[in-house]
Amino acid sequence: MIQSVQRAAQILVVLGSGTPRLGVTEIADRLGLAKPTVHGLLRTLEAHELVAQDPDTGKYSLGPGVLQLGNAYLDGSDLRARSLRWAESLAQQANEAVWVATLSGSRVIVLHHVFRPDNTVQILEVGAAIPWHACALGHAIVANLPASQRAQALAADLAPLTGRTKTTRNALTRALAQVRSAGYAIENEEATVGDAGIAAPILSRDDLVAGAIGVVGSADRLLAAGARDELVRAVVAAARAVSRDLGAGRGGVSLSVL
Amino acid sequence: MIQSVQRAAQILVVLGSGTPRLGVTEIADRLGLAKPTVHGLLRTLEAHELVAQDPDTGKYSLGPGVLQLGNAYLDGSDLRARSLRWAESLAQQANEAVWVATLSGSRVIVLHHVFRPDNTVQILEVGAAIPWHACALGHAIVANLPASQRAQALAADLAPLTGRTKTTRNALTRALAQVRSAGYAIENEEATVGDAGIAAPILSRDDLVAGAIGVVGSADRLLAAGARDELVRAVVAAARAVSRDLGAGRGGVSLSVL
DNA sequence: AATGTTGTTCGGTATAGCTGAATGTGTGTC
DNA sequence: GACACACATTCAGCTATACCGAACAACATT
Repeated sequence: MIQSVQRAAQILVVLGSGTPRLGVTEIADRLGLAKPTVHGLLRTLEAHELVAQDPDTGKYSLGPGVLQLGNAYLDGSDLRARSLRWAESLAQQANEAVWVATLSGSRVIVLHHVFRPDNTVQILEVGAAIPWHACALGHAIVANLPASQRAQALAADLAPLTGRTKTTRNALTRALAQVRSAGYAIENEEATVGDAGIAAPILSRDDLVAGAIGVVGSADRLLAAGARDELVRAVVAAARAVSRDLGAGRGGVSLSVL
Repeated sequence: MIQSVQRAAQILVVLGSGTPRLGVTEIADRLGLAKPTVHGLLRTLEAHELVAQDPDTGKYSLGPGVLQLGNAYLDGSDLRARSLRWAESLAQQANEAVWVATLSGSRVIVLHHVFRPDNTVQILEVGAAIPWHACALGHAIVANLPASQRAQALAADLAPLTGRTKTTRNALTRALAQVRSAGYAIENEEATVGDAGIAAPILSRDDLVAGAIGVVGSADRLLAAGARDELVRAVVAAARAVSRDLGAGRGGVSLSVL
């Protein structure tokens, strides 16, 4: 583990979490480093446009370079590329917003977002990070992880986002077993009050989970007696289609899910 | 300049340019470094999810962390936050796609993108990087840069994207002078065949140029005799509005542009 | 005007990371 | 099926590198 790179990455994370503009001293304090050390790292990151310094205040923030890299990541993502087509048709079919996501550490990050096909103004959530334990996408992914990685995910902090967020390891383990046997996950106001989600896992070659696809929207609509089962069917079908595109299903233990 | 961080940043750039998946050897060759050096850097970046290794092939690609950072950058961007509202109304008024961009090195990167308000399927271009010399947004920004930075921009490589891209320093210098005096920039099929752009600079406090806003779309529509002048007026008005929101116009040399 | 901040520069020192050679693993070829 | 190649990875020694404490300069506040 290369120390200076490690520290540079920590700086980027700190600048990306919450407060958008920080001074050298504050960053140094948060990371427990000497001021000149942080300064040198910042200057190097600045040269690559990964951070930018406000000429007036002297404070630092993330730079445009990280956005470019984020875009390049999306361009190179197989999962995203293969899901574009199916996400679009799922959104039409379900008449709901569709998200495609993958796991990063203990958070689920949104790779693709199709707006609900009404004409309301919606915020694009691509790049957003959501604690895995609070959303259907996260449950769908973690439930299908190899046991060791699943344990690791359960070891993360399980802070509640709403009053209904599952936060105990027991409740989550039970929910995951349920997700694994059913082949899909349902979340009801565990991430955002009023919103629910239905998601199913996407498998890649070797039948490892690569991510998940699902619908997100008003709990009233998604979980209504008539709509729920049909949405589940559509989501599972979309997940299977993307998995097939990625080359999954050629032998392996999880075939029954497909 | 901290060497290892510098090299780590170069690795990220290489992984973000073109080929999405590269092996250790190939990266080492491109950067002129020893294989184990690159390996160590990659392992460190991997620990922070900035790169990811394909478990099958062993090759490396950018990781989900960079997407999270890109999203955090957008969340913290004043320019973007202030332009959301005005971009939306400009798109309605012009009935064209609207882009807001800022300069990063010799490229313009798209911070916000409002789709053209017809119901066609469009690709979101947020995070896309375009050589500044090939688009109206770039001309609008560079024309209003301090002379030293403008010279630096003109020193970059000016590769043509279409047959109409301006590539000589003379032609560009002339175009920029024109943009500076007119207060807006027009580009006709210089970036993409069939597409044109109209853009105006956004100024921040101290009347430094912070970015640009403009419309992009079919050259036939944008440059039609009847439409052109009205679009220019709308774009310039939107740029002024955002500039005002950012606090520009309190004294300074560029007031006439406003 | 004085004092507390801030971001920045400098130079010595110890450590951290670079390099070359060697290992292990999988792939393509004869 | 055995070979050779290419690849990612590991190791150990040396050197260069990046860290830190202290001092500086600019600024805002009192």
